[in-house]
Amino acid sequence: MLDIKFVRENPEKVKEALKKRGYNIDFDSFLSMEEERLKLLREIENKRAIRNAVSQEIAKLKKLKPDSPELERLISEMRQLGDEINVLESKLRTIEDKVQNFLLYIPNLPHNTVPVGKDETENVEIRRWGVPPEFDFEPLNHWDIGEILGLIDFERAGKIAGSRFAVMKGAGARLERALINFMLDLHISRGYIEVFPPLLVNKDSMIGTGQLPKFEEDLFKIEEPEYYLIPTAEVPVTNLHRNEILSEDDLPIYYVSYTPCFRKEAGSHGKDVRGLIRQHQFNKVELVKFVKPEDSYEELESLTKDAEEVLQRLGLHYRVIVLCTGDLGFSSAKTYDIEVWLPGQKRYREISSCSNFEDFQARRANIRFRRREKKGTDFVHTLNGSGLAIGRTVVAILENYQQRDGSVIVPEALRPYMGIDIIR
RNA sequence: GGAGGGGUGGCCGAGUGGCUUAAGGCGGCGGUCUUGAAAACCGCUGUAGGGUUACACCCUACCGGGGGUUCAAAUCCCUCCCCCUCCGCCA
Repeated sequence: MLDIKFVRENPEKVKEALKKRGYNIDFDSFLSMEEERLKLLREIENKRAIRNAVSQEIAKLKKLKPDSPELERLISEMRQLGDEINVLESKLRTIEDKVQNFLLYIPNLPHNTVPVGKDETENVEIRRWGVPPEFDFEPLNHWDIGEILGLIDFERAGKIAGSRFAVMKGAGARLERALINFMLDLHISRGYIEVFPPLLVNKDSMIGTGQLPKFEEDLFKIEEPEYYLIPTAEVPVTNLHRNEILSEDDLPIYYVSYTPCFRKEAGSHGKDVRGLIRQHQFNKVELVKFVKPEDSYEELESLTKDAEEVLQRLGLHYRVIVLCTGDLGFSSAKTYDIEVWLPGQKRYREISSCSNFEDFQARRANIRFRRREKKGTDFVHTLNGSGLAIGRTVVAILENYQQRDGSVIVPEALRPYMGIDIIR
């Protein structure tokens, strides 16, 4: 959420920044609502001040002259004032809801280092690591490899659940588990604290990180009692500190969290229908940071490096791109995507997305900290990034390490976790 | 699922309708004392919004969340959430 005061005082700046994201938002009605809100607020506060003062007088009078007509008069006057206040208060509530709702639908402002562009075609490549593997045969798709080696069963997954689900079996299931443990161990050794959170969360948590109210159709929801399945560990882990005031000494906080993730993939019918790329349920190891505002861009760089290290240790070629303003996620101020090379598809595919949300989520979730020598509180900056998506890492390993005879070599870093050198 | 108890400031803990602008303690900050420290003593000690746009000052709100009664609510009523104890069930 944007700072209401900032929007109120700089509507043109906000409008310009959002235009870069492709949002054309009318601030006129917001500004007049906001003006009305402040007017009502002042009016109510003045009346309340009068009521408070007179109530004190009533108390005194009741003690000294309980029978005076003055007492009756004041009480009836205050009764009337109270009615007036009630009317104004309900007006205020209505307009506050409108203002609040308006702000909840406004995305974050892009950082000034983010390239301006209309969509994903204008994202900018930052760097590459490694080289694509060369094959003296035509490399297969991961779903073919997975089927041939008996690692993935899409057909039976369709029977027991539906499309966009997979059953992992044998070495496939083991590969999934090995990757989770490998990534967790790596990030823990870099100072991240492991968290295993609830996979169902309440509405306030979804609002806190920005999934709600705007993106309800992407989420699996449970009624009675009302819960949402997490689309990423970002949600429960960022909300760990919702409505908290941290101490400056607590920061920075680094968490790493393995969780299953659940997404409806509502808008992507017909996209990636085969294979593991786009599933309703997938595993992910997520990195989440809470930092001081002045450190957050440095922290974004190191977060991205931490995610990249996973690919480096696995020996997988990748590139890093910075998302342009038009492709930026709703809550993010700046995002790097890490794209791994997939020989089966002969293209790079997103395997990690690392974002700095600045104080956007912290405002929504009310996560603040107290500085040593300053009064009051500041909002923390929150960041997160995949480190990495497990399913897509499985895809990358199968496609990059496949052999002519159909077997798949296990990357060296993973062998202690797999217990075998080769999957055949 | 049944019965009972409870959620108060960074922490502990008083407070059942009006000198509570939330007692007292701990912690923290500043000061006196001291060669220095400790102890003792004194003072200060929240968040947010608004008016000023200066955290000087004034006002308002906040005692788990929301709503209500009343001139007046931490205190009474309704509702929801969470925690604890016992019983039942259960991985």
